[in-house]
Amino acid sequence: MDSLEPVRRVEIIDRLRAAYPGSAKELCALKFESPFQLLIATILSAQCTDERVNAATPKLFQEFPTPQDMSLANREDLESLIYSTGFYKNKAKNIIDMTNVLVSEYGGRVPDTMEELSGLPGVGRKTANVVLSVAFSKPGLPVDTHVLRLSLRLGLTKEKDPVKVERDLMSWMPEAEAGGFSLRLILHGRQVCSARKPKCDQCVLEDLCPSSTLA
DNA sequence: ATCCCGAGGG
DNA sequence: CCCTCTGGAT
Repeated sequence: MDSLEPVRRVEIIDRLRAAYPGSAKELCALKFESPFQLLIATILSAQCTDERVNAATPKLFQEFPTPQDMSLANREDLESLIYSTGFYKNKAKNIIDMTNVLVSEYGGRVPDTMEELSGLPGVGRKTANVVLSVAFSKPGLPVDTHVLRLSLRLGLTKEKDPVKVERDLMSWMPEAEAGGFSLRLILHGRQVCSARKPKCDQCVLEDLCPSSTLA
């Protein structure tokens, strides 16, 4: 391990914050007005763009404002409301099962710990970390496909398992930075460091990146 | 064809 | 570790 590596990490964090300023809540592209709405929106975001989730959720939350309402939803009605987000059968079943647990185990409230959140039906570690960091401003580093790809390209990890990547990054990440760092990597991954053709000539991290395609 | 802020089951 | 679930944009 290079003795300058900690300096490089801090520089990466700082440059991303300068390029994509704002809090985790402000950087989150999903529209929500409560932890419950963010939880549902994040479940719907699996293999689906945020814009399509945002197109579906207003009507969904209007029909079913509370966990109680959603737990009692007719399955077909729910499926038709979330159809365009894909995986609609799984998602509808998970949402009904999950909201039933919210009502029966948590008094209709969304819990705010990793253990409780990731124990909910259809809520994995990535979704739990989104809710923790964005809705509750707690330490949490969601590792999605972008965070995984950029972390590998930047040489911040050698792991390919999202859980191991999260552990790698959190071993040195300031806890207050984790959520924002994840959102910024996602934005940077979409706009600059894309999967197919990364725009290294437009990248603010170019001189810090071992995968740069530039001279 | 490939990708999008995944999770559960085998 | 692998597979499956899925529509929509590019």
